[in-house]
Amino acid sequence: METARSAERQRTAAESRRRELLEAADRVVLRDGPQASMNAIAAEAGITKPILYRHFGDKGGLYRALAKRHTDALLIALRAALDAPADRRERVESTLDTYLAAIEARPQVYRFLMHPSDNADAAPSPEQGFDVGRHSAPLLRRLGEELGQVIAERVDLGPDSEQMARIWGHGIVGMMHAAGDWWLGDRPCSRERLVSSLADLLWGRLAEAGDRQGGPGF
Amino acid sequence: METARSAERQRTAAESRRRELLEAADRVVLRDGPQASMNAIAAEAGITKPILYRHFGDKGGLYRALAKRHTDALLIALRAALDAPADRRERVESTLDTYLAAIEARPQVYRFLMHPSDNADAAPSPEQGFDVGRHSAPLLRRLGEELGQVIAERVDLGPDSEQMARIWGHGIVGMMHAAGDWWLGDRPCSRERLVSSLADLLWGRLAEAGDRQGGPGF
DNA sequence: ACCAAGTGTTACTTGCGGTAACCACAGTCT
DNA sequence: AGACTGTGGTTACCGCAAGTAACACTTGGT
Repeated sequence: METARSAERQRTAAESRRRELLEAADRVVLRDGPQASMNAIAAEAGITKPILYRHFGDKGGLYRALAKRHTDALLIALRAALDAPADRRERVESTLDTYLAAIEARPQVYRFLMHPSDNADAAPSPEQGFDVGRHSAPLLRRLGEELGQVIAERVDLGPDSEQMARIWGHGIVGMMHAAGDWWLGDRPCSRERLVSSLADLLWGRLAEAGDRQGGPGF
Repeated sequence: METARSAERQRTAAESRRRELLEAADRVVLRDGPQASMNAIAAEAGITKPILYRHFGDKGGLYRALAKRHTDALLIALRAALDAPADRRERVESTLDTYLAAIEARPQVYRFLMHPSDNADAAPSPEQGFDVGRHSAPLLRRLGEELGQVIAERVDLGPDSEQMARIWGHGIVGMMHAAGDWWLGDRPCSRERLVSSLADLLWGRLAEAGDRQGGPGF
C-alpha cells in the first residue's frame, strides 16, 4: 500500500486549499471590513461554511491565520528598515515610514489586523470572570515585543536595560500606531512630516522645548 | 394648563431613568465584559429590551453613552494631573501615572472603552465601501486631541507648532495606551518604574543612549 | 368621563456563528 | 467485481443576539 505517499499528497493538497481559502477570505475582508461573515467568505471561495470550519475551527481561527500572514509580511518589511546600514535616527525614521506606508497602502488590512473582535480565549473560566488584560490586537503585541528585543540587543540602557527596552518597544509601537491611525483618518499632513515629528518626539524635543508665553508650560 | 411644568418633570424623570439604565449597563459590562447582551443589561435594570432601544436607539448608542461617562471622568482626572503646579517632567509623570492607575483599578471598564466593536457608522455608504480610517476607540482619539491641544497651548515648538502638537498628542497617548495595555497583562514591573521609563523615553534617552558592543546600534 | 402620551410587555423577524447528518466519489482490501 | 473507508462537499438545522411591531397599563390635562 502507498499510504505514506498518498497521505503526503493529500496533506499538501489540503495546505494549498487552505491557502486558497485564506486568499478568498482576504479579498472579502478587504471588501467588507473585519465584520465579514463566514457565509460571505465561503461564497467568495466558491464553497460553503462547514468547509471553512473544518479548516480553521472557528472564526477566530480563520482570523488568526489571516492575521498571521499579514503580520509576518509587515514584520519582514519592518525588520529590513530596522536593519538598514544607517545611523539610529535614520533607521527610526525609516521604520516609522515603512509602517505608515503599509497602513496607508492597505487601510482595510490594517484595520482588520488591529481589530480585537473575538479574542478567542480558550479559557471559559467561569470563576470570577475577571480575566483582565489581553485586550490589544495581537499585531501590536508582536510588534512591541519585537521592537523591545531589537532595542535590548542594540542599545545600552544601563542596569535593567532589558526591561526598559521592552517598555520602550511597546511604547514606541503604540505611539506609531495611534498617530498613524489618527493621521490615516484626518490626513492633516504629509507622511514625511508625520515621520519627522514623531522622531523629534522620540529625540527629546518635548523636554527641550521652551514654555509658551505666561504660566509654566506643560 | 400645566403642560410646560409636567413636560419638564417628565423630561427630568426620563433623564434620571437614563442614568439608572446606564448604571445598570455599567454593572453588567463590568461583570460580563464588552460583549454583554442587551437582554442581560435590560434584565439587570429590571426591564426589557425595547425600553433600552427607546432610550438609546441601538447598541452603539448605549455604548457611546456609557463610554462618554467614563471618558469624561478619566479626562477630568487627567486634566487635574496635567494642571498641577509642578515642572514639566513631574506633570508628565503624574499624568501617565493617573492613566495607569485608572486602568489598573478598573481593567474591565478600560477594556470596554478601548473596544472598537461596533463602530456604528451612520453611513452605510454602499459606494466603493472604502470608508478607510476611523478604527480606533473614541477614547484614544479624544485623549490624543485633548493632549495635543494642551501641548499646543503651553509648549513653544516653533513654526507649525500647532500641527506638531497634535501629532505629539496622539503619539504620546498611543504610547501610554499600548504600554499600559501590555503592562496590565504581564505585570513585568511596578507602576512607578513603568511611568519613569516612559517619561525617560519622552525625554530623549533613546537618542542619548550609547550603542551596545559591536555593530552600529539601533 | 375621556383623550394623549409615556412606560412597559410579549412575541416576532432577521442574520450570524456553529454543527449534525447526510451525500458522492476516490482508492483500497478481499 | 463488490463491500469498506475516508475525504471534500452539501443541506438543513440550532441557539442566540440585535432590533422591531403591536399590543396593554398607568397618569395627568381637558
